[in-house]
Amino acid sequence: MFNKLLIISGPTATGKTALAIKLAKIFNGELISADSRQLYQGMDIGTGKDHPKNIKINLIDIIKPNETFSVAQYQRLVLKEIARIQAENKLSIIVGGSGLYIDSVVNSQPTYSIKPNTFLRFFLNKFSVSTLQKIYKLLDKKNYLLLNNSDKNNPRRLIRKIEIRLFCRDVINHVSTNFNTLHLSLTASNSYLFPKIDQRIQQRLKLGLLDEIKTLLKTYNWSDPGLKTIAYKEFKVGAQLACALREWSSDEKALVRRQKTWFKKIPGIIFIDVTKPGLTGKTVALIKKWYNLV
RNA sequence: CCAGUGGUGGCCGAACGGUUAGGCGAAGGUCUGUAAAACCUUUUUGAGCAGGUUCGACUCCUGCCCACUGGA
Repeated sequence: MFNKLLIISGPTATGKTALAIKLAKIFNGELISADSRQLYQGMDIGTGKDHPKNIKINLIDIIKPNETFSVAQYQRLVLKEIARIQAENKLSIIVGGSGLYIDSVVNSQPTYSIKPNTFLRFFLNKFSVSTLQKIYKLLDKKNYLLLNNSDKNNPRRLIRKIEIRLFCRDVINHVSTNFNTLHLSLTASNSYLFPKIDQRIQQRLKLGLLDEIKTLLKTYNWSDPGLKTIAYKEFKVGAQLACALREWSSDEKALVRRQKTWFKKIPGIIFIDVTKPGLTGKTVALIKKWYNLV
């Protein structure tokens, strides 16, 4: 059975897509995006959908900016796409920087089958963190005590844990994902990436980002999930352009740091420094080796 | 030239005669249906310059420099 899965990950501005497109041509592959922002229709400049129009990338432009989305939904969609691509005897190539989304393909979590409960969340969202802590402690003292400082103070995660505890303590079906994976992760030093990000900001302004935002706002609101995206949210509060740009830049840099942190600890991942020469050749060699070995 | 106001860490910005708030930024993390999200930790003494008062000065006083505002 052809169950190979190639993953090209890495922080923003490392050139993942460009590389993935080349690889797809060489290895008869098809691209699937793992990008939690390029899912949104009409958000093109800000999220960097700058690939050639004739290249097909799956799982972009699939929802409207006012729709909510989550990993669990993503997982269902990717698995379907992968199955389809495999059936066509092609190589599935996942490209993207959303670590959690990639993770859902490789390490499925059983709790993904428990849906969010909007009614419950409506109330829980009004509670303070300490109240949420008390509720969760009451429901599941053992696991509450295992929580680290970061999770213990994170209302979103506490709410989710309460939700799971309340609505599904028994058997849950676990989607098994079992691929023969090669995970290549592009990387570069911040001193390379950061200036590149600042350049890109200027470029995106020139491409008409502000007009894109204007157009979006004709139909959608700042409170919609899509608009809470870097390159958009900074322009909110009647902000001055200079301020917004500064914020945008640092948001983008913070993102890079978090993305790096995420990928750093993934087992079996192979890092490739994009500032060193021979990027394509190196990755092609790695993939060929992978093909022969297995 | 005169008067007023003000000069605080990489930036913004309070309080205060005696262990220097806070924010931003920066660095490192957490991660099981919002993940470009949400959250955690760390950034341990800096006051325009020169003097003076004081046991002790970022805080009070004097001079100088600089900035802004108003007036000649």
